[in-house]
Amino acid sequence: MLAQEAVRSDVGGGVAEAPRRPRTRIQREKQDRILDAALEVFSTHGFRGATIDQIAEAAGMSKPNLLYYFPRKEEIHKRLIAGLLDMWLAPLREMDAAGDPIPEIRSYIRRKLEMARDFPRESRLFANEMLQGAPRTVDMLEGELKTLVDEKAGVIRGWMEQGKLSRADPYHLIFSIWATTQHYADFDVQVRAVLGPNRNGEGRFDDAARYLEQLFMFGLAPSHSAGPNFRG
Amino acid sequence: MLAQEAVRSDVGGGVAEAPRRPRTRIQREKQDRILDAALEVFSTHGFRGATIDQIAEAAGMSKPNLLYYFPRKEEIHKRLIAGLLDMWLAPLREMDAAGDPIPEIRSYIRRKLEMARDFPRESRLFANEMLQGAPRTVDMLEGELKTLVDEKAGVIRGWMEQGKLSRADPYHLIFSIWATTQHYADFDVQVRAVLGPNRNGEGRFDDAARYLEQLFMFGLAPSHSAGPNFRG
DNA sequence: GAGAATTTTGACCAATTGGAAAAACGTTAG
DNA sequence: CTAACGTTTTTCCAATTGGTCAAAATTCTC
Repeated sequence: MLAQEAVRSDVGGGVAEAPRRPRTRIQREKQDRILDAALEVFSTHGFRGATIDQIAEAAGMSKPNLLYYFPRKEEIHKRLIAGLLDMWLAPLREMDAAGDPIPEIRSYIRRKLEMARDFPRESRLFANEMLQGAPRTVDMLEGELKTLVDEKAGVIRGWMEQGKLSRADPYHLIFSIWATTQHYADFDVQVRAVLGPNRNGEGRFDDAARYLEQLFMFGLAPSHSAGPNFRG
Repeated sequence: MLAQEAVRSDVGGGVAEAPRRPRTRIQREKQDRILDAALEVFSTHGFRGATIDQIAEAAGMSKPNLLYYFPRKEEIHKRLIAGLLDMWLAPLREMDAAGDPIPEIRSYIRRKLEMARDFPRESRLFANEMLQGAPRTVDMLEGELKTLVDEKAGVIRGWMEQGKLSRADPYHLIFSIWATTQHYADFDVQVRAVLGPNRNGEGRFDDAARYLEQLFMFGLAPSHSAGPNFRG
């Protein structure tokens, strides 16, 4: 039992200490399998709707065995969210104030859309957490996330003041990029249903990319005098 | 028990028959209270994560009493979804092929954004259902919804062919309107967290409205020659 | 106000859930 | 080999869950 105690605090990550990487090869393997299975289950059922049994089955192990690696359900979820946010914000982090605004934004959109295509479960996990009021995530939102967005919104505003970009609220610009790209992961069923079986290959992401490029480039490019149809 | 039987099939809506409006005043009242409470709970926890006890408590009645009006949990959810889709699609239904494209789309966006502001729970309920793969909704998506969207996409394409609108994929145009507007309901926590306590009044919806108007009007207005920054 | 119909309650149930304990099993260093 | 350690399984538990049922309380109709 001492062994268990020792392992648990190492494996699961103590309450106070940062979650350490697992030591042995087998620990890393199992933990990864659990996290992958949990991502699957949490992302489709949300935290409350997901059961440990489901996760254990998806990971191909027994419930107590799973609980040996993550002593509580919440621990798994926390680890997923923590790992997620990092990768999720990477594209925004890479937006470079020194770069050209239009290509920077264009490539930000493209990368976000690629993430929606390649990591839909991560997107859904995050969406689920937001829908539920982010009970286990508010801190990160108001800390890490807000800090980063504030910074990048400043960058965008700078571009606008230099006349390199049409003037618009930078925060809502970022929101609209999040919304339009993540939509293809979060509302995948709906998108598929509407597009029907014909247009349904992975080609829908290419169509989306083309459309979003047009929307945002014309919506944001400078040098268009206020058109005949826009009364701001 | 005969009485109960009779009431149940009337109140809950039989399997085969369309759900009838409740007869007595008291039935209507209670059912509405239940549906309202259920909307609250389902929209934040999803179907699996919501419990009848929670709903009953939110509705201010005992669980068996609630089950007297809706014999199963799924029945409540079904009713909510069914009622929802109608109101949810109303703005799109009103988009008039005979009208002027730009104002039509502009007012579609405005109305959708108002719905996100005034009915966030409905938006979240729907989002939750989509995230979970729409197990109880696919039929409607592939039926009612697809039909309507196909029709309106046709209308939009018509406008584009008449040169009244910039050429773009009408389906993805509709998706992007859904995504950007519903985002303010579904990701409300995130939006609030990022905007911070200062900019946090209901004014954020006005900002969003202004921003989205600009984005979509410039992104879609005709008559702009392909700008210097867009290589399609 | 009596009688019927409707509504509400309290007690109960079987299944599921998150989790604990400890014994059994493997693995590996000495 | 064997003792120590790490891993897995079996068994178990209390709480929660969706739902039933009959009796009690209330409301409605005449």
